[in-house]
Amino acid sequence: MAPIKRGALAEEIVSYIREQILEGEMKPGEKIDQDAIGEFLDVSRSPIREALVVLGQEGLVVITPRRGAFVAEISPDDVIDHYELFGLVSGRVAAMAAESFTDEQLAELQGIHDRFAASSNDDHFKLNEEFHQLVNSVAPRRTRWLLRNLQRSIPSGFFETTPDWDAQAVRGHGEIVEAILARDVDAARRAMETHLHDAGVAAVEGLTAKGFWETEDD
Amino acid sequence: MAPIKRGALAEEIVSYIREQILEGEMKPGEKIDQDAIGEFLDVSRSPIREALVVLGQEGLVVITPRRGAFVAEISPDDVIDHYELFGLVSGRVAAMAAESFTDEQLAELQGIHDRFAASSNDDHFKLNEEFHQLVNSVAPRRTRWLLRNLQRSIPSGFFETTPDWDAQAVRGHGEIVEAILARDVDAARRAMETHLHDAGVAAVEGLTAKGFWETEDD
DNA sequence: GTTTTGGATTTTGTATTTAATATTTCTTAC
DNA sequence: GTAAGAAATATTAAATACAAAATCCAAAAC
Repeated sequence: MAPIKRGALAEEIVSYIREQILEGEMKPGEKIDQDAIGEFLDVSRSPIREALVVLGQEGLVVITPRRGAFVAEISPDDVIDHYELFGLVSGRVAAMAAESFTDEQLAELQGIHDRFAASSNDDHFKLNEEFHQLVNSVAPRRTRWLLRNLQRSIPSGFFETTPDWDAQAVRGHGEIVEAILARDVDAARRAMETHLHDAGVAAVEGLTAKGFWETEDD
Repeated sequence: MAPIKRGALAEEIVSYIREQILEGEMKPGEKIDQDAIGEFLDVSRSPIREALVVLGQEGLVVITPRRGAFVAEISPDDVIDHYELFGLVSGRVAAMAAESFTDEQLAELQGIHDRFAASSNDDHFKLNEEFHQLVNSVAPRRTRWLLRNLQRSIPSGFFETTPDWDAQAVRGHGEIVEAILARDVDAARRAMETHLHDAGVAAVEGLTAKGFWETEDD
């Protein structure tokens, strides 16, 4: 691993292990060998331990005292459930946005969405982030914190793996924008909930395509 | 600190620091001195560090690389917001319970509530936990996990500090029980949301009574 | 008198070491 | 041949050691 700025090593390792898990390199139930990671990344076990604690809190890793850390057993139902929760909170925030967005924010939302709808694949991810970022900006602090946490412990970037997720996302965002512009609080919530429900289904598909659920049998 | 079973030291320290924060011993914004805690508890910095990472993920502590760990700046609005989120998720689960509880579960819920309503102060906490535990048992895995997390990073046990929280809680639970027994999905959700909203207000009162918001000025 | 700068001190982040527990393997008894 | 138990091995959790960065404090410049 390239020499990382001192003081953020643990975070770097978190990203590494998280990616390994979400990309299916480490299978659910598999034991996470601290020494192996340390040798591979050329770091000591101290930051690795801290990284595993973070991932444990995120729910991607299960730590059993004196036994070690294991990749969490995640089922399709867990992913669906997770997105459902994500949608529940996001829906609440979308409702807030429909109520409290200023005219400037409405215009900006429309602008982002227009670019999103017209964008090439490469910008999709960025514009998608901008879209949700703007909506979530009206949420109170703790809610924003929870949304960040819910987003982190999840596979993202399905624009590549799920074929027509692009079109579906554009449609979903469109309905959300429409509802917020109309200041229809309930419709905004429902549209956001639906959008994230769909995203959950897409996530399961994406993970399936990557062979995420296939168990290690050796 | 009494000698703790090896392998759970970090968790023990998490509890200790969390209590220190929620009891107002450590003030928001205050720096958390790792060496001081280590000396006081007679442990090395390794498990303390892991504890701080956990608390950082919970949002009770803010870790700044190379600067150290600080008690998070929590405002009354944050606590209200937190309980609102807690209520949002719990409400969803209450709705599930209203839909899917078996007759046995309904009877058990009624039983717990009856004992709760009649109980002395000492049992209130335990019966309150049993109540929510039973309702939450119908939630899918990830939702239960989130509820546990939301509950942990929050001050609990306001039965002592907020004078008539007892009565209010009994009333709140009563409405929830009624709605679930009637299998009224929407009423169950609303009742649970209201209950946790009230709990949030009580929490702020309790924290105020403890002088939680008073800043350290030395 | 205030601000800036440079070194001393403290404290963090990571590495290394030590001690304890879990796991595996091998032996022995049935 | 299988099962139980004991020794060997491996791996974790915690303690200690060390290096780098941040903070503190004092002296000097403005």
